[in-house]
Amino acid sequence: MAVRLCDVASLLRSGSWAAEPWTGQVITAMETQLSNGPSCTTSNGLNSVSNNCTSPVEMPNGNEDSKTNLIVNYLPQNMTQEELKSLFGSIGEIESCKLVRDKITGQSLGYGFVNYVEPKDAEKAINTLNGLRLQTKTIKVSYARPSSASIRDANLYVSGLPKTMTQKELEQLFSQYGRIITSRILVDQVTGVSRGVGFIRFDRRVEAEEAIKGLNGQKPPGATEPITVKFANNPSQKSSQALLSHLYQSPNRRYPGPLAQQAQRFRLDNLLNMAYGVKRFSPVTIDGVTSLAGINLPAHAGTGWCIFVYNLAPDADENVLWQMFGPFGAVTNVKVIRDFNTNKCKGFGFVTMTNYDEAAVAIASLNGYRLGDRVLQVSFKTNKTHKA
DNA sequence: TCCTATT
Repeated sequence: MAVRLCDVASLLRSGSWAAEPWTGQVITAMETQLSNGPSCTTSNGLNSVSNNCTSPVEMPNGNEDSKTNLIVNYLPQNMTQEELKSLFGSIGEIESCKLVRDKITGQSLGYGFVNYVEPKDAEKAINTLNGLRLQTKTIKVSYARPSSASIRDANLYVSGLPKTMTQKELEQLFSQYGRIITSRILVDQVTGVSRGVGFIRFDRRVEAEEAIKGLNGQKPPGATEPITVKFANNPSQKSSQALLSHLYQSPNRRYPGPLAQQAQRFRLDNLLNMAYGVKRFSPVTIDGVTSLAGINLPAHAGTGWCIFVYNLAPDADENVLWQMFGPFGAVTNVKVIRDFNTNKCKGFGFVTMTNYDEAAVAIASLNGYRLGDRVLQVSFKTNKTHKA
């Protein structure tokens, strides 16, 4: 089982995500896990221990498709689809490769799919790349289950666990309800002691439902307290919560003003429906924007505050602007500037917002925002005729 | 009281 360290290492050196300065060693270990190994503990991150107790080379449900199609989990946040393809392409010919990204923000969700032409290459990729350490992550490579609605929302959050309970014991407790895909017990970062909370992902949602019915409020054997078992939060919910709390803290709460009914409804729809996370990479504060605005005289045409959005992708459309700015308040107009001949976006656009405070928060939040593989520049549109 | 696994 020749692990092609040279191939992989050269790929890693050429990739931007391999050049993180804090990672002393890109490849710190490559523990290839074969089918019969009982010791399948994989560590991911500093404060948790995860277990992949399904052997990676074991076929899920004997589906023909899954002999070539792999799911790759725990990818570094900044790894691109091209880099994923490059890494897995070192094994054999790839039929298709997809890094899964948030539909709206374009951020990597940390997993992807690699479909090989030949089943033997898929197996080789599992044997070679499963357990590979990339930056702070230990990637997991396994056969993808056939895609189906029944396998979604099958992740459980478990709390109130005895601190002495091991992952194996946790799995033993839950395995009576179905096939466990992953399990995890969160541990204290410093002491490594269990925090009494964990996760169980089942193969199918119905199994998770049965586990809730059977175990929620029950005491595990030997335990003195009952455990809580519920569906885990999902990432999109978390994003909406971040948005909600962001809005809650935004200045427009203090000065509600006469917001149009339509604008409020639009904002609510967005909050409820969008899988959208506000990540503020921008060092610009609201005050920073305000002072900048003071210098550059933001354009206010009477109908609202005009915002300049720069570095949009060629295929950007109005929709993405509505989706980005809508949650921050009343948006009355958006426009993507396109080339007359090609109809492709020329890299910038404009958004008009009714209220100054909402516009300022939107700018502070979205300037420096990474949309796909681009970093946006967002500012009040300046009125050049009045500039020095 | 929350690790991120279904295109």
